[in-house]
Amino acid sequence: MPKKKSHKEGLRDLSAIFKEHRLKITRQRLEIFKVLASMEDHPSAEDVYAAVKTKIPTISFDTVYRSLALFERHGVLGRVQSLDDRTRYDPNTSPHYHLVCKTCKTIRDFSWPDLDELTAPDDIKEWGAIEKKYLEFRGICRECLAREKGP
Amino acid sequence: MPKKKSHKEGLRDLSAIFKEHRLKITRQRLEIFKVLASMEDHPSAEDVYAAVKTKIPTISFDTVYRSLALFERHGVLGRVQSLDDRTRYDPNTSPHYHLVCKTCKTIRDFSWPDLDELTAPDDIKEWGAIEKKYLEFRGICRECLAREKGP
DNA sequence: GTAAGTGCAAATGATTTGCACAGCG
DNA sequence: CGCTGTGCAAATCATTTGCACTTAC
Repeated sequence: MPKKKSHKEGLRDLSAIFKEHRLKITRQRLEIFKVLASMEDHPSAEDVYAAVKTKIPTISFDTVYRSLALFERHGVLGRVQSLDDRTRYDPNTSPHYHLVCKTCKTIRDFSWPDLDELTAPDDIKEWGAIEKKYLEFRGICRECLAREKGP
Repeated sequence: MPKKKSHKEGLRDLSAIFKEHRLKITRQRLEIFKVLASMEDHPSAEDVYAAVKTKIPTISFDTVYRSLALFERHGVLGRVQSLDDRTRYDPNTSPHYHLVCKTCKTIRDFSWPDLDELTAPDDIKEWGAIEKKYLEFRGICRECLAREKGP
């Protein structure tokens, strides 16, 4: 059985993570985080809402938004800007890059050690203090390419 | 030989560019494009609107939006997603990367030949067809750093 | 002349916020 | 118990759209 990504481990110690960041533990927050971590792709707030609603039917959309914003503020989640203008959330907090399909809007992670090691140009240093590097490739994924060729 | 279009050059032959793409030449479009090309930073639709309004006081916001979208569709302009959720436009169509200040939200261009030449990991090829590479560094620019230290 | 561009105002759609009640610590 | 989190509905804010008039070609 192929093992899931490492952020699944975080799932086990979910309340530990919450405590560490001094976040109140609520059923909604736990479910939202669980759903996020279990989704392979990078879900939008709407996707998360839909998934959590099956567990907590009374949950509201804005609790989802508030929780996601909270998680992001505490560095428990990342945020990805997608092509369709909905924000996507990323439970994978280790450094990685993205492959974005402009047809189906899916976002896949990939790693690129050569880029990790590449030293940035000198003139960047005088710009200011760099904190994070974002890279994405945009194109069309295999599935969408196939779909375009044969109807 | 295919001519390289720096945006300054484009500015000179503005109506030529429009004709080439079979876009009707209107006063609004000309002004919008001129304003874009003259702005050092990457302006938002609002910035463009404000600047063009000094030249054509009767121009409407949606003409600006429509023109920017048109230009983008024809590859005359690029689009940058900014940290404050307003779209920024980029008259520089040659390949380059961005430095984004998370405090003042400015976006500066830079080039990185080593990255241009770096070959992407093999497993990306099986994902699909890559069309474009986006990279940005986020951090705090020199000016904002100084402002934070001593007010 | 005619199809496309413009200005206006009203619509959209993702995200946010004020408020009263509910639940965590 | 106090204070934060939640749910609801209404508010925001950038961007888009329908329509009647104007303009480029």
